[in-house]
Amino acid sequence: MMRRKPSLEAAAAWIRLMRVQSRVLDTVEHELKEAGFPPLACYEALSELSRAQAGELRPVELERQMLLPQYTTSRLIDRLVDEGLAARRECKADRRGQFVEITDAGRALQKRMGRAYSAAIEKHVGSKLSDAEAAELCGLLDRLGCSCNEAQALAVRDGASTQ
Amino acid sequence: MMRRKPSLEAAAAWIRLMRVQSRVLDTVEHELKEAGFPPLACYEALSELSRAQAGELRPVELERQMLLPQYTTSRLIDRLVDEGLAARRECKADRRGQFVEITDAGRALQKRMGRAYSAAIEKHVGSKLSDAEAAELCGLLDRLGCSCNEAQALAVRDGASTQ
DNA sequence: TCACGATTGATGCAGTTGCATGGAGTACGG
DNA sequence: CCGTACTCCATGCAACTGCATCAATCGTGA
Repeated sequence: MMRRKPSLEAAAAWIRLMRVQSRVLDTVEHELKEAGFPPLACYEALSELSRAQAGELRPVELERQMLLPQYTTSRLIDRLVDEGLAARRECKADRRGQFVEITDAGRALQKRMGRAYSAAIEKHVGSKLSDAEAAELCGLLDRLGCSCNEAQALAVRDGASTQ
Repeated sequence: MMRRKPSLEAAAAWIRLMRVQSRVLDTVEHELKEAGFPPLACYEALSELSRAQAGELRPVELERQMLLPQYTTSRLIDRLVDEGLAARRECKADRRGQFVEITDAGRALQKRMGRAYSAAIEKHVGSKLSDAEAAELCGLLDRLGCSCNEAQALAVRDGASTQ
């Protein structure tokens, strides 16, 4: 008979994972919002685009990079376009598809957000853990997820990489 | 001048925290949903209620226990009531307020969900970490949150405590 | 070349969330 | 007793999410 009852340690880890993540995420999102920035998803998308060749990606690729459902990606792109941060371009090779290209305004915003985002992460994560502890946390979290290896170095690096 | 750039370790920890949490949560929620259960928030609320004196709480208390905004709690209660899992009762001592009382159906569901929930946690967390690792993860996460100490032992225990 | 299955992307709909506000009741100083 | 400030809870509205489905196009095997 299968073991149904998680150890107390596992239950405690679960609850903390849920609570701490949402608390930290809410805090960071709220801070960026206060500063007049759009949601994080927007930033992540802009980062993917600016990292890409020629600053453009197929929606499908964006979708895979960000691990988002198709409709979420589609609507995220809508918003980027509405706000002039990206533009849809036709894809001649495959008429079903399209390209999404980051605009100058998009690049500018991505950079500015990157700085604010980095600062927020440092404030709410970096400053609370030593590098060794952070690395250890990574290791433990990786054991839970079939995790994030697949996904690139991520967003934050861009904002941070400006020395 | 303040340090804006998080260490690579901190950035990596951040991204994993976000990704792993949402992945694990989605998985568990989806599993419970497949099994025909309502969302987790429902379960947590039922657990709070069944733990409380006489199986009833003021919405405000529920709100504080669950760390939810007031309007979320209000609507969560609506749903519980709609589904016959709880009932609103008047509060004679304070006419502004009310009591929310869990019903028999609510208690029954709470128990059944508890078992499924525990199994899911064991499957997606417990089985992937040793007790020592889980404890270590708790410790690290606690350093990030002004964390979950305040909130009771939590939900899961109930489902699990039935041997 | 055609038919069929798969891929790409959009969208209608219902349910949920955040935000701001409102209405009812309480507490308390004067 | 009254006025003011506060607490408790609900709700309108706009934005967002998940789900299912659709239209268009592609690619492949016969």
